[in-house]
Amino acid sequence: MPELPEVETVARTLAPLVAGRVLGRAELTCAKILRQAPPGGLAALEGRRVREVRRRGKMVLIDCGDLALVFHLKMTGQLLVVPAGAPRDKHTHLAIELRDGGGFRQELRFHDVRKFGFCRVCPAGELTGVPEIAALGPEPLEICREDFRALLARRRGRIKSLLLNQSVVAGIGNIYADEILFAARVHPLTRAERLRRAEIDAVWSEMRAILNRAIESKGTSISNYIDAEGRAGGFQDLLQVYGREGEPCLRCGTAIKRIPIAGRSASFCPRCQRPRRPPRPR
DNA sequence: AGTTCCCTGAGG
DNA sequence: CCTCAGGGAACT
Repeated sequence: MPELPEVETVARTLAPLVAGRVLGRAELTCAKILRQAPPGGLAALEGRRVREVRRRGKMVLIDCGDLALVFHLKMTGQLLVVPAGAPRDKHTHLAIELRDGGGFRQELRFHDVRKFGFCRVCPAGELTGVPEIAALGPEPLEICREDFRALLARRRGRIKSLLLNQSVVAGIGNIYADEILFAARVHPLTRAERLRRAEIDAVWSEMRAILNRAIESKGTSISNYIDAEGRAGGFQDLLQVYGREGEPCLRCGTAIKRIPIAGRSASFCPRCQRPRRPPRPR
């Protein structure tokens, strides 16, 4: 599932394939995917040159000067650059022609089995007004340690839910939240206000270490994740707890547990991530 | 803060 | 068959 490292990898692989190229005809084959379009519809994209591709949270932003494309891949979305003649399957919902003057035609395609993902085409100046972007918290790889301490100090609730909450910190999903808390040895249900400073610092530094390591590995390919060139990532081989329920903890051998939390699941080691013992009553 | 919904392929 | 997974919005 595309989380920060996967979306970062998609943006990085997409950038050299589309930057500088001019967009042509766009074909939309699933209306619900397009949440916003300019007054002229997708035809407004024709003739625009792609300036740059970047990531914010779990979203891919394609800057075309005065227009911007915003994609959210949710769980099964893919952004691919393929030869224009390559067969489209029933999950290809949007295709935009890429012109380059040469004879080799390509398309930027959005593909999404579950159709949870979306695209917005909006005036570049209104990017910060896009609701899904406006609500985002800071980037986990940009926030400094002191700001992260302050961020958690202002929040109540379970640490795992806070890491998953995009308005707290942007880009972390279930896989990396579990991996971060395991590395930091913090129980997922621990309330933020009860975390010791050393634990908050551990969450901050493991968050950076794991996200950076996952980006180096080009993301985690579970389900159908692939980058813009169609390549899978390698971080699934380095996962310590996610998806390992019942298997031995790689640190202590205890069976990994899985519990429901906030409509999701949390995998953790019950020994390495002991819940905080309540204060002793006197 | 928890529940429901969207959607579909995979796995039981 | 049936159930489940899961990001995030919308609801309660």
